[in-house]
Amino acid sequence: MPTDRGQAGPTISEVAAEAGVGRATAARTLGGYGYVSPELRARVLAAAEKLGYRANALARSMSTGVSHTLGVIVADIGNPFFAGLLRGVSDTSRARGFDVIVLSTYENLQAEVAATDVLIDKRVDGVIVASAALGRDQVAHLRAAIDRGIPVVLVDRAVPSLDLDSVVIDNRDAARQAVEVLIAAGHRRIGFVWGPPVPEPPATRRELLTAASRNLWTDGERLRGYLDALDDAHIPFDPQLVMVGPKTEERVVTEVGRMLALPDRVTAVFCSETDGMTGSLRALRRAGLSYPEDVALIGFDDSAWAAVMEPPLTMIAQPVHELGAKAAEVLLDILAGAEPAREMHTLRSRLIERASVAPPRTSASAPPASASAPPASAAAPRAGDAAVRP
Amino acid sequence: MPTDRGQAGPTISEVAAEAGVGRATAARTLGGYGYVSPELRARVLAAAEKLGYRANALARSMSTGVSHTLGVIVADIGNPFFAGLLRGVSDTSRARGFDVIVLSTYENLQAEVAATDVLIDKRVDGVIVASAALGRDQVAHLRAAIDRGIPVVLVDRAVPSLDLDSVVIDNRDAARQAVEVLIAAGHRRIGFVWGPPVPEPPATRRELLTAASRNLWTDGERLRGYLDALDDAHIPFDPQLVMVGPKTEERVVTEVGRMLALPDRVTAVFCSETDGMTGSLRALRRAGLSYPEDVALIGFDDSAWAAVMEPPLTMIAQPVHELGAKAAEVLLDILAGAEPAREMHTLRSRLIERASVAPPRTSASAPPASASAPPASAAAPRAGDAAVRP
DNA sequence: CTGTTAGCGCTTTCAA
DNA sequence: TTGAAAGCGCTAACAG
Repeated sequence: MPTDRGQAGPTISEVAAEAGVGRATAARTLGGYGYVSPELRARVLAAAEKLGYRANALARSMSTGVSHTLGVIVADIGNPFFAGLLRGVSDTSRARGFDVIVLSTYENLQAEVAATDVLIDKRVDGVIVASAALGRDQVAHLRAAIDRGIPVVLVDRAVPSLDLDSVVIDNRDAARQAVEVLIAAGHRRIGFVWGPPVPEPPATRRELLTAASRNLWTDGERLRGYLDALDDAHIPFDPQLVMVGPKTEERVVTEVGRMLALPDRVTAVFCSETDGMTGSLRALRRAGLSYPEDVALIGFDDSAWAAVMEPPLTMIAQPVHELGAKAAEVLLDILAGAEPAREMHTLRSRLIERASVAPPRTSASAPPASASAPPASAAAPRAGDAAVRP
Repeated sequence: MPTDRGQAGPTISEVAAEAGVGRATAARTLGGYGYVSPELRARVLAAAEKLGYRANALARSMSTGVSHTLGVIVADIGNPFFAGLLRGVSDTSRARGFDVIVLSTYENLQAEVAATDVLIDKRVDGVIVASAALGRDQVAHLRAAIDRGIPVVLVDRAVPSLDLDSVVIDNRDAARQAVEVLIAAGHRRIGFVWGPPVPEPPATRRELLTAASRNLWTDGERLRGYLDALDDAHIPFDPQLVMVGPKTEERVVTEVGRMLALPDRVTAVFCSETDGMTGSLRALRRAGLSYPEDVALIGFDDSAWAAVMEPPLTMIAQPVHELGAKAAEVLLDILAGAEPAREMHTLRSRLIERASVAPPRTSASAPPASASAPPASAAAPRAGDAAVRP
């Protein structure tokens, strides 16, 4: 019978034996710490090479108490936005010698709590969170990590009550800007494909805001931006024009369809989340309408597809890679001993104006050409080109 | 000075002390093994609860030798195909009590070798691989894992020389089918946006095949499918019509542009990889051409966007979730003691016919209406609908 | 500079 | 049934 330990790989003792040195000496050369004479060092290295030694990271973490591993919890890896974020995290972590464990919760609260536990159990050194369950009363799982001394950094999210570092864009401003473009083009009936899953559609502005306050900060900010733009233009708020979650594409189709069937139908739609745009497009088609003539369109989260649509879509682009990279940076700095700033790090987003916005058909309420003429049509002579404003 | 261990969380000894029992008793109840009397069990549980005990997974793995963790290496998490795969893996792993560590190599060989090492070091129980560097001479890193007794399962990949289980679709057949649809519509100049990064564009069919054989199996299969369809229809192979990697969108634009500028230009393009379609679309626009009238289009890997394009795109859809799920299943079964089948598990893909294929403009070579009339136009009265063939 | 020794937190015989 | 003790592979004092 062969060695009982199977082929689990040689240990440091075996390497030491092979090299004819003490365990500690082998450990020192292989672990890269302490002093070892060149000759012994060489012998150890040779032995390790020969045996195919690989350090057991588990054992190492056990004694040192650190794992050189970051945990990342995202709402949905299948969403390109989070995938991009992740790449940012991954790139800068790797550059600084850290591995990353990714957990996707697929928007499921239970999975989310479980994810935090997994990360705690595996003793990651720090956690980056971009998950879904971060409303007012759903932060216990993060507390658990924090209380154990595991630093947490939020990305694309903020939880004011938690006093953590978070890396975000100015969602409120980005949303306001998008809606302003719509308004400047002459729209007054502007649909809003929003996110949060609230039990029943809020009937008033106040109810909406309340719903927002118990849900994701990000969604709340975007709602406020939408409202800001409306207010500035003295356009009355109409609850019929905002869709609440759950945000499945099918539901978007239904809801936008509803807004399109209203007596005083929407002439523009602003999509607050990634999948909102494909859903809206489907709804348009189903209603036999086209953009930008019948309905103007702006959405969050640019993609390669948005640019090749005909006409190409005006979108808000977040600096996804930078968001992830910055989050990792902040976390790594804390792990390196820096005092947490516990603040919001705000990165710039860009509104990429392409060709999905035009004045409404019934251009009764066209704006005076003075102030803010629709730059999309002015600046984009060729389809596919785009005007960008930060 | 407080406890030096900081807030790393209570250990089993502390729980035992709190409960007034021996360490082993606490370990038995908390670890869920061995016999413990109900009363002591209750005391331990209470103490654990009170102290907020969480087992240290590292320590546990150290003693047991298993981590209940799967490692997954993918070429690029940002690619929706891999993201979908991952979700399949994740779902079935979780259901069977395993965590998963995801490593994305972003198509970088060095990162890939490093990824394998990370997983070995962290002592994962098994590995699922869907990475890029799996050509003929690039399997040493996988060998390393296998030699250590870590089971490996491939997904969307196969390496004949390695004799491993792998979960795939019939790429050759899928590609052939797509090209056949193009041919049936009357096309004979069919461009192929292919993948592998080969130093210089192969000038002959033989060179192409050779290039394929040193690269990813998946790409080789798709090339063969393309060639099969051409051969069956007695269409001569033209090396000018295939684009080799690196597969960046920008490059696709250039290459498809080149094929479009040929004296005898392509009238159809088949894209073998996810990003090929957006690149091709850009090239078309740049050339002032539209689909399906000027150029017919079929691509690999369906998405929400493909369905909302106008006209909607005919695409090959892989069962992404199932691929991932099956891979996890096979691996988990092996870990549970099953004998590895070491075979290819082939899942069905579907060609979703929408509206991006029409007969070529110069319909000189239109096929006899008998055999295979273009089903897309026949079966899809409304844009957005689709005919599916398995 | 090198080797001995004592843990890290858990599981797992083995007696009691 | 329960507790004491050894050990997983590594790091880190501490002598030598």
